[in-house]
Amino acid sequence: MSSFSENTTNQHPDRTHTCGELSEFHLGEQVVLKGWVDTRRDLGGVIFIDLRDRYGLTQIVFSPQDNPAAHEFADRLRSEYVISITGTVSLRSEETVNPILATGKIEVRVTSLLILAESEPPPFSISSHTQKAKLASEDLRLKYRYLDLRRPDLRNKMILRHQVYQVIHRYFDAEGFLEVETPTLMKSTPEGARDYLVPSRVHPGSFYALPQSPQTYKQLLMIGGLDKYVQIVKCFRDEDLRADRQPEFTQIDVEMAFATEEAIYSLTEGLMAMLWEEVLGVTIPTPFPRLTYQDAIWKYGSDKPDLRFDLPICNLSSTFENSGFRVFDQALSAGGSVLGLVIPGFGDKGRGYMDRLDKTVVRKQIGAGGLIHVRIPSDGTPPNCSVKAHVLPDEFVTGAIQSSGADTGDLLLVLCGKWPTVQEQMGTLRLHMARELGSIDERAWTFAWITEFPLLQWDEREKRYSAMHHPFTSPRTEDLELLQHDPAHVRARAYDIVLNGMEIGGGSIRIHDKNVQKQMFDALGIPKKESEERFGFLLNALRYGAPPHGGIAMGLDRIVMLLSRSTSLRDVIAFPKTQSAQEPMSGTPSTVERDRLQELNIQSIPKSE
RNA sequence: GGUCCGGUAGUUCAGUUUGGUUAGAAUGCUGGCCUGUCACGCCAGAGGUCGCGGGUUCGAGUCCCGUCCGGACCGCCA
Repeated sequence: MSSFSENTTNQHPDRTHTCGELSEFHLGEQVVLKGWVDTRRDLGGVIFIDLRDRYGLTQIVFSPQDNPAAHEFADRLRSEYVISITGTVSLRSEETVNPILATGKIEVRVTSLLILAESEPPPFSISSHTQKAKLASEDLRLKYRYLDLRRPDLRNKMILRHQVYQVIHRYFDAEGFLEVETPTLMKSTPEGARDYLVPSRVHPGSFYALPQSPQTYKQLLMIGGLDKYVQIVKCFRDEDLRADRQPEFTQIDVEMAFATEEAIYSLTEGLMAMLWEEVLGVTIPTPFPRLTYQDAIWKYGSDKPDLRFDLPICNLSSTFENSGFRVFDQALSAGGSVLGLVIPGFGDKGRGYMDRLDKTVVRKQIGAGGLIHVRIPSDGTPPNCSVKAHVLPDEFVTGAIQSSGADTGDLLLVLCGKWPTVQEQMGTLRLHMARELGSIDERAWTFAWITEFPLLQWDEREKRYSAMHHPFTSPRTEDLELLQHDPAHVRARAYDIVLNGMEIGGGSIRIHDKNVQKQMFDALGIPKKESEERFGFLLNALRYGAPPHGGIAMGLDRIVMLLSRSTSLRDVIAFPKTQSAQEPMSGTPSTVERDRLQELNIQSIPKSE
């Protein structure tokens, strides 16, 4: 075999090892490694290369003593060249051991080098040694995603994601679940998020929709007697993006016949425990604590409360009744609330701090009307309320301090407004203050179930009720009679699973009685004809012995994001989309030929203005 | 649809507050030297549509208007 050459033939020796596995146990062995040039240290007489593949880094050495021709040829090597080398594993002298590298005790002395592919200088540094602070912009890295994927950081997240898939398959198989695929081209349902539509060539003017979730299909699988269903499935929602929202995302979709809430809870808890155990080696306590929707909103101002810290919201509505302060009186007489939040140790904050908090945080970021605060100095001097005593008498301020439990040296923040807006605003403020206090334990894993969601919510724009979860969610039996005359107070058999303040899944026990399903459509204001047209197949199915059933859908991307401590979904998806739903590498979406539109019987109308 | 932040060598950034000579640094790149480095080191060199368009001005990276791209958030997301 020639000791050095260009890649002129189809032949190159088989890889014997990866760049992550060689150690002192392989001393003296002749090995073949393949990989990318990570870094090159050319000392003139001797050349060191860190060779990189999926498994790690190995230092390889080109020295004239081992093979003069290979050493001379190695002069050509540059970053990201793909090479194949043959060499001998040798021990490094004690003072040249690299303790940072898994393979740092050894190096491979190269006797033969083959360049499999050259590389232009990459547009950004992708070396394993690149510091986080010097990372190229995400924009650029997305454009060259295949280069970004070579970085250990991103690659390890893909590996972690793979591990998550494997645990899911094993767990549900052991629990007796069947993996069933549901259609990707399905019927559009106007309820809920905007659909991605696919025009039908065969049926001019008709469209398929990509699934927002396989909801109806998995219910039909239960009616079909498959008993336990699971699928790792892509879902699509044409809504604006966030750090934790992509237009296409992956759900762990689960449905069980004869399920109760308790069955779903323990099944889900078992999966989470296994994931955390096998992926992170962390034991998480089960069962998870439960919180009703009402309690979550009132105490934490969110239906996905971050429970890694306490900092509860207190209701000061009764304390401030008839206070004479117009802002409070107006809010209360309109059926709203006055809420307080105690920030321990912030009672000595200055005027400037309070002004900034009010202006930039409360008004600008949170969008609340304005912040009222009471500072209780730590030196024992009287409390200092931002509303003067002739407008809000002292007795009410004292009362608020007492009922909120604020102490000397604390700061009491007060917001007022209508339900649930003010609760949610206070919830955002709670999160902000927790970050300022530094009271969020970044290493904690705090799971919780949120239960007893309302079945319906009033849609101000449409002037009708809409389903909070989806139209197939079962009301609680004891609330069923309210559906006619007090729909807002009907509680659903719906639940969300929350981790560290992020919703990672949600589900419900479904309606399996066709009369209840019809009542539900009535409550949603969907005319009989329309419900027949849209969901007739489901209503039909409910006529033929539908078992009680229920399930859950978990956001796989979000779970992987949390497991890998990423701050964006984009970091755990191989080819994600940007905030404007584009994919910068391939330039998706793009226009198509006029012919192809014609074939589909559709026309593109230019956007006006 | 809205609010806010950003866009300057290949890359990461400074320079914009207060307009003024030839737009800097680090890193990468190219060439040279170097036999134990490990983000090697030393010397030299090349490298710029200051996102784009318009305006104000004697003069714009800097001020104004518009626009595009990226990001965070609000609306939206059953």
